[in-house]
Amino acid sequence: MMQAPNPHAITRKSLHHELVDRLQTLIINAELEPGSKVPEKLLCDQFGVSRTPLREALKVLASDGLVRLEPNRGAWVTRVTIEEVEEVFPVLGALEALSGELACKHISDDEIAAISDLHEQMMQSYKVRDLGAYFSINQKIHRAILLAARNGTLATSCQALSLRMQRARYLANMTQGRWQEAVHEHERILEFLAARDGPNLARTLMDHMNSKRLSVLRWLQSGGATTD
Amino acid sequence: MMQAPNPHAITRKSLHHELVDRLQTLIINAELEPGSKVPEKLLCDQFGVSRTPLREALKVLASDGLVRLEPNRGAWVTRVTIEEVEEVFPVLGALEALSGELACKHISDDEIAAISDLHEQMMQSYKVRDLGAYFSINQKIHRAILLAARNGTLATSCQALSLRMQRARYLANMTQGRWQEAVHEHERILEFLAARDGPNLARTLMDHMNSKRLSVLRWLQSGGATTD
DNA sequence: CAACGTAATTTTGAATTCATAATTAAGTCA
DNA sequence: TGACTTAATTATGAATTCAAAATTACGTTG
Repeated sequence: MMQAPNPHAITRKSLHHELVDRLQTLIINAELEPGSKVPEKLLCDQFGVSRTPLREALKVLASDGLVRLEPNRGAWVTRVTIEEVEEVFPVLGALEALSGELACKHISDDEIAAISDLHEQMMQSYKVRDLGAYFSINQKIHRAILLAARNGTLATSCQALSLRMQRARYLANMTQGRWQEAVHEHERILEFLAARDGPNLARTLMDHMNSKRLSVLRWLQSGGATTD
Repeated sequence: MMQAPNPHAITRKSLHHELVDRLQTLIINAELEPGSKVPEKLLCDQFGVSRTPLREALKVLASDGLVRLEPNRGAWVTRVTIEEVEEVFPVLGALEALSGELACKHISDDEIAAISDLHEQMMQSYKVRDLGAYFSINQKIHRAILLAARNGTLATSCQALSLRMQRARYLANMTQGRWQEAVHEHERILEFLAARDGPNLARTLMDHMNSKRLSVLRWLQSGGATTD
């Protein structure tokens, strides 16, 4: 037994940890559909593992809010609901604000230069309307600021909540107007970061998060969540 | 097999969920000593469960930072370190500040009355120097404000981080001076909450958390963590 | 045919088993 | 004796097994 012929089979390091990562990816990419049942057996086959480590991973994902465990009925992929968006974005706003404050205190010139560079790349992506690239660089910038804050707990908390908001491909819905607005907000973010102006960076990041909340809400309310 | 004669044996609901709760309690009460190895076998016997659900619970606790999993070497109870305190309290401060802001927006008169009542009880505990009762009511007040914020995500995040800071019995170290200061801070908290003054409540809660950080740090630096 | 009840099947939760890694104990030799 | 090997023991990670719950399939009756 064992030794699955499946090319996706996992071999290295702690199985359950690896599975948490993989399942997270499947969920945020909506390869596991929101609202659907987690196909335990299928995933075991695909990953070439037994149920034990997979179920361990599901318990962790449940505590992160990515799946919901129903007693004797298995695990279900959670949906991004309006209520959840209304809850998570304010929290993310407060955390990103703190992240901005701390980053201004600790960031090095090199890090500012690196973020500045990312910013330029992002602007290029905006000019050629490459939403995928834009979004990817955008995440890198936020991640870099979080890193500059020198607070691992803050980073972990932020990322966990961000993940929950990434489950949907709502970015496809971003209007030209909203995109332009987001770009403008990012200009200010870079400006305040370069000036190491903590309070203003904090406020801008919080506002930025609030804009995002509204954007996601619009998408949700216009039926964007109809994936099943 | 099964049917453990142990009176503490668990029978109801999802085993792993129950175990997460029980282990959390053991850890924050330091019945599982910080820095020590989690005695898997012993716990299985005590709870009358097999290793599978216990290990599932350990995975969840690890993702919450209460234990650390070392590959092929088992689970270890994490310690409260200076670095962790410096990281967690600022995050908690930001979250409690938000909690205060939101509570002022949503809290009902009845809830304010209930918190006011708790406050009076707490003052009584202070007068008679009953630190245990004081601490317990203190937690209830913070919990009540968190509840009034009407944001489950915020509440969950706060509680998870608070748990990590509760692992040690640092309250025993609270000086008379610090205690008086804390009481004074709580007077202001109640005042601003009753006035539904969000910004001031937010700032006061953040300051309160910062005071707590300093207090815990003093305890840690004076060797308070020497439990093994 | 539809609603109900019952048997077969599948899925789930948790205990058990098993291979392997880590630790401890025992033995060897300078 | 004490450092180093190697064997025995124990603990860990993960697969497997098993009982109970849930779901599905089937048949019965009105």
